[in-house]
Amino acid sequence: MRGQPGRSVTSRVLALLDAFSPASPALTLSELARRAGLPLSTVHRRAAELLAWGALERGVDGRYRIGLRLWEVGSLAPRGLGLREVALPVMEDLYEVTHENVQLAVRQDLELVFIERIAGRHAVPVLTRVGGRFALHATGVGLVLLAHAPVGVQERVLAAPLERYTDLTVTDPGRLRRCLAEVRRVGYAVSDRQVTLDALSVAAPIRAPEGVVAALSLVVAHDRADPVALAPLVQAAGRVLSRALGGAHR
Amino acid sequence: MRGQPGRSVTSRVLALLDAFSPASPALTLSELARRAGLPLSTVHRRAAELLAWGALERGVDGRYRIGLRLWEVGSLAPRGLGLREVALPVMEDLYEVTHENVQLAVRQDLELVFIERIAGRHAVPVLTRVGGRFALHATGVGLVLLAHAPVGVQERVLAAPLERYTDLTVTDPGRLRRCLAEVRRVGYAVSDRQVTLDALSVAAPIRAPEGVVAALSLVVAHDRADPVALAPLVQAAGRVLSRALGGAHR
DNA sequence: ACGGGGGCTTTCACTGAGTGGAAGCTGGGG
DNA sequence: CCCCAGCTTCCACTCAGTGAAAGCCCCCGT
Repeated sequence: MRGQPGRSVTSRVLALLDAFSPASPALTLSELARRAGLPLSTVHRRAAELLAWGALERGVDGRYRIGLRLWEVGSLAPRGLGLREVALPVMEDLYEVTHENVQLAVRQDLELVFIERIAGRHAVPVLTRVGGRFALHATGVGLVLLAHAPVGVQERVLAAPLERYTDLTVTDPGRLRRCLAEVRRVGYAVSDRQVTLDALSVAAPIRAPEGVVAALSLVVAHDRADPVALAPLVQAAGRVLSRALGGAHR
Repeated sequence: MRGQPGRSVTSRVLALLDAFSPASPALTLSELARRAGLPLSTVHRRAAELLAWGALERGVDGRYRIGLRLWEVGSLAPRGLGLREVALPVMEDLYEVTHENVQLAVRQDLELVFIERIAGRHAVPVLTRVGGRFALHATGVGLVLLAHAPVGVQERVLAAPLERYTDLTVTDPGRLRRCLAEVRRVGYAVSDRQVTLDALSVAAPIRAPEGVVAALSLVVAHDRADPVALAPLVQAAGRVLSRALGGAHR
């Protein structure tokens, strides 16, 4: 084989999947090639094979999209649909009691991924999307996940510049470090207007035998928020789920 | 390369993903190799690469599972999460009005795939799973999807033996053909105890510019069911979604 | 402590699946 | 009618991938 030796076929195929994103879920062959950094003919051949299997689909406009078969396989991810199936009833309970936004997220590397969300039609609008990513250092769920992440992960997050979303976003590594210690101590996290100036979130950990695997939060309008009152609710829900996952209480 | 010439690397990678199923979402390396029909060393190498990217994950038990990264990419499928995002509010309305099970499905080849489900805690238990498959000829959603599928697909389904789930399952191709014509004529489908003896479902099509792309249904206990009363509800919900997808009314 | 076995990991020399430049093909806009 | 951008096909070269076999590890029974 010629160009770019050292790059495996598998990595090229995965690069094609990487080319898709929430912002651009439909790509032409050329866009796909450009984003994946591969020659057109290579992409053409690999895409044809993914198409045949159902990993990609092609619309009437000729653009490639992620295919249903890949969605099906993805739905077998324990930390994806698996977690959602367990958590949804509890999240619905939490919604019924509060009528506020309920969010479920897990950590993937140095970011969080939203697994499920119940958005009350009358609750504060939140800009999160199921399947979407976000930084760990600003949201309630993020703080919980970061506080219980391996030290190596924490250090890597603290070492990188912490993006500022509002004036209240914690961007100082030292302060964030103290924040995380506090989250571990009290067993829940509060993010007060650290993402948007109208929202406050309260989050609690969900434990499995191997440790904290997910976080659950309520996102409410900051001016009608009472974190101290909400925390026990979210924590209780987290404990119910921890028990369901075998992550013992305590 | 040696063994099994004619098999592409990509097809081997996809065979690994195919090895996972709702019934066995966690596999050892050997199981993976056996199911994919590939030598152990080949699987070991390919799986390592999928692991590094996040398409697979490995639990404390050493078993491979579908990774979150694949779930993320899968969530970009327009017919998966995309459709769900649009449909969920309408499905919730339907649930609020009826407090019965609401199901959303699309066709994938000769089967249907459930995209979303709202299962009332007090509604009839249904055995469907989000991400799960089912035959087209028995359920309400299946009949709708089949009735509006390309003729080639219909013929292939009709040509194969139609599995019988209950005494009321339509297994005669001729009768099924008349059934489908009726579904197209009246604009909705009723499956009365054709899957289980306690349930009845009423389904309506969801149209996009390219035709019927999904189906929506209510599943109720057969003895408290009035299909004629439910049909307009489901059809109305279907039409709301069709309009949202640009699939004009009529 | 010891031996056996099942499962995972690594090695190595061979080879055909994959490559990408270039040439052909579309289709739609001016 | 021609041009251009994007897609598809072709072809000779070559390195990524292959799989049998050997090595390793850990658990279980004795």
